[in-house]
This record gives sequence, C-alpha cells and structure tokens, in this order.
Amino acid sequence: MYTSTAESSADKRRLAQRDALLDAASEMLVHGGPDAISLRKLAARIGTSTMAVYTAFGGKDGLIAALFTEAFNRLAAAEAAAPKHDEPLLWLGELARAYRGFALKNPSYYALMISATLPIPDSLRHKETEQPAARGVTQHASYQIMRKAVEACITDGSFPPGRDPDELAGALWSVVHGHCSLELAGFHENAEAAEKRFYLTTGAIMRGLLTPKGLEKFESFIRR
Amino acid sequence: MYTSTAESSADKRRLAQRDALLDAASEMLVHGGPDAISLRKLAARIGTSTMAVYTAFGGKDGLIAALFTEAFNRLAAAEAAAPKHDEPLLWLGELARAYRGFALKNPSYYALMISATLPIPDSLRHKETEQPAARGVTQHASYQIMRKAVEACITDGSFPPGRDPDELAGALWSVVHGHCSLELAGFHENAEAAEKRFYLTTGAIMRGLLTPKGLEKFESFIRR
DNA sequence: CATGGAATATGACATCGTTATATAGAGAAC
DNA sequence: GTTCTCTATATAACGATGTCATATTCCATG
Repeated sequence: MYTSTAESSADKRRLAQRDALLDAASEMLVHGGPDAISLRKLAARIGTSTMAVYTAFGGKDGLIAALFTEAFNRLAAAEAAAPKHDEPLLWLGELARAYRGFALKNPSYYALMISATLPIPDSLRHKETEQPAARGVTQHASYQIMRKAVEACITDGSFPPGRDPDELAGALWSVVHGHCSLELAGFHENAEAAEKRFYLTTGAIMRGLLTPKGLEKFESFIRR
Repeated sequence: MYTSTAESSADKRRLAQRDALLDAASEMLVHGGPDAISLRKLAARIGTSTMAVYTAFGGKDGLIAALFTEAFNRLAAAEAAAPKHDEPLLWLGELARAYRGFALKNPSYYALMISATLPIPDSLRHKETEQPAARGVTQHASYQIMRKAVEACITDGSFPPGRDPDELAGALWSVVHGHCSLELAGFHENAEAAEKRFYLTTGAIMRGLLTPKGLEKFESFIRR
C-alpha cells in the first residue's frame, strides 16, 4: 500500500483538488497579498468547503507552507530560465538579474518568502519540524543554481581557489536579497534609481570577492 | 489653541495613555510577534476598552504604524549607542555591528520593519499617504547616522571622493539588512557561522567600495 | 451489491477588528 | 459654584476569520 506507485483514481482526484486549491490560493496571493487568503473564499472559489484545505494541507498553515515552497520553486524556475553563458561571470550576473526580476514581478510571493523571517511565523515552524523556515534553503534548486555558478567562477579563476562556494554564494544571496527587499519596500526614489543601485551594490560585492584576474574580466564585461 | 505649547492636563492624560498603549503593545510584540497583538487583550491589559486604541491611533493600523516608527527609533538609539571612534572606518564597523545586534536582540521589532516589505502592508500605506512604508527612511536618524559615517569615510579618503554618500550608504544598508534578514530566518547553520558570514560579507562590500588607501587601512584594522 | 472508511458539507465556537450608540467625565462659560 | 458642551470611553453588536465536531455522502474494495 505504502509503496504503491500506481496512483488510484482516488489519489488522482486528491492531487487534482490539491492543485486546484494551490492554484486558487496562489491567485489570491498574487492578487491581494498573503492576508487576502481566506479559507472560506478559497473554498467557495473552487466550489468546495473549507474542510478540503484541512484534508489536503492540514489547515491554513499547511497551505501557506505549500505556497512557501511554491515560491521557491518559481524562483528556481526563473533562475533556470536565465540565459546561461559560457562565461561563468556573465552567468552569475544573469542569475542576479533573474532573482531581482522574480522579486519585482512576484512581489506577493517574495513577500511570503520574506514573511518567514518572523521569529514566530506559525506557518512552517511550530509544526512537526521545529526548524525555522529558511533552514534547508541551501538544499533547494534556487540556491544550488547560484552555487553552481559560483563554483564555475572558482574553477574559472574569477573567484579565489579554495574559497568555500557556500560562503561566496551566501554573501551574494545576502546582497541581492537585501537590495530586493529594500526596493520592494520602497526604499529607493524610483525604479530607475533602484536598478542603478542594484548594479552598483552587486558590482561592489563582486569587486570585493573577485581575484585580480576575475576583476579584470568583470570590468571588461561592465564597460562592454 | 493649535499653537498652545502648554499642555493641558487632558493632553497629558491623553499622551500618558498613548504611551501606556504603546508600551503594552510593544511588550506583546516582543513577546509573541506581530500577530500576537490583539486590541482586546491590549485594552484589557491596561484596563480600558478597545476604543482607546481608536482615539489614540485611529485603529490597529495606526498602532502598528506607531510601533513601526518605534522600531526605527530603537534602531537609531542602538546605533547612537555604538562607540564612535575617531577613525571613520572603525565607526562604520561599529554601526554595522550595532545594526546586527539590534536585529538579533529585537527580532520582533525587526520582523515588523521587514513586514512593511509586503506589497499591500495595510498598516501604513493606504492611509492618507499613498507612499510605501520604507519611503522616507533615508530621512530618519537610523539612516542618517550611517550616512554621516560614510561621509566621514569620504572626507577621510577611505571612500572615493565625489562618490554619492547615499549610494554608498544604501549599498551598505542593503548588505547589512540582507544578512540580518537571512540570519533571522535561519539561513545559516548556527550563530557562530552566521557571525563569521556577517564579517565576511560586510568585509567584501567594503573591499569593493574602498579606495586603495582606505583598503590598506581597512586591512590593517582587520588583522589587528 | 453491500460495506467500511475516507472525504466533505454543515453548523457551531471562539476570536478578531470595527463601528454605532449610550454613558460618563472633564473643562469652559457664566 | 453651577450648568453646559464636547470629547473620551464603555458596551454591545456585526461581519469575518480559522478551527473543529458531527453528520452525510461518496467511492473503492471485498
């Protein structure tokens, strides 16, 4: 029973409604933000009752948690869709650009990812796993893609050899996330100024991490 | 009437209860996070009714907005309490350390500041001012202190002359905020690893922004 | 076809923010 | 000092929310 890979029609129906719930919740999230997700309205939208959310996700917290992983999956998809140049440095730049593009185009999803920063998110932490929300993000594809690009920059000689890829990727993640978080909050004057600052800040962290050789390449790419 | 600076006893009573409400709300925020703030429990705690919140703040949104500015005031106080060395670079380092210390010691307040990142925060934006929450933060003391340190580093020659202080301060703010946001979310393995990453990341952005002279000074400070 | 178990619908419950209305209370005017 | 007016407060109600208990329905299995 447990190891049965052949999905019965009941399982298919279950998964279908789970997807329907997730899609509708996603639509509500994108349209009105995290607070706009109401179980009653959600159930009414797909013509069922609120109990469906409990059987599929165990409650609203489970639904939010599912949307949380959905957010990271979409981020990973956006990064995977970024053009992958042969030049690792250019690839890394495209990944940063894709990250910001995702944040700007999906502010509600990004807000949901950020909201897990709360000390007591109640959405993912206090369930079976006591661990905070972002723990384990480094295992996710959204992070691993950036890590791969960083590794390529190390073997490329753009980043110092022997440097921990996670340290470098974590630093870049912090910078990109910090900028996008502030930009979405309205920190900058306007969109153009924010974009200028984005390249300025990401450029600065790169200059602080690159080898002389990598820096030379980087500068040549900048002034192309 | 309007220009009367002499506060009547009614005004004093009003301000006193406003402070009482804010203190109790702050306690609830620190204790249980933003979601733990209930107008009913808050009113019961100080022995009044929920209407007090409406007369003092206009509703829950106004209360949250007041807590939001309170958060920035506390951050500014933490930065002002940081030791101010004669050496601007060291001062800047103390400010970054103080920022992280505030975030780690006041996760609920920091979460409240972060929660304003939402596209529709409903707490500060849709009222009289349509502007997002973080707009105008650059006018606040918490930012201006860092800006002053950056300016000192420019006149000091550590940062390139003619560089826009707001660009530099904004970049540093992005980096420090990004790291703290991820650290509070549980991105890092443990506290020691997080601290190491903090100095690594902030060091990298500094290296990417400093002049050769400033970088030399910076390196000498690092290996002290 | 019959049956057992899971999914769902319904309704109740506690809680929340908000608001209308009534009451109390404090300062102003005489 | 008394009265009057206006503001603040208390109370209760309203709509909405998440959650859960119970009853019903539906479907797969024997």
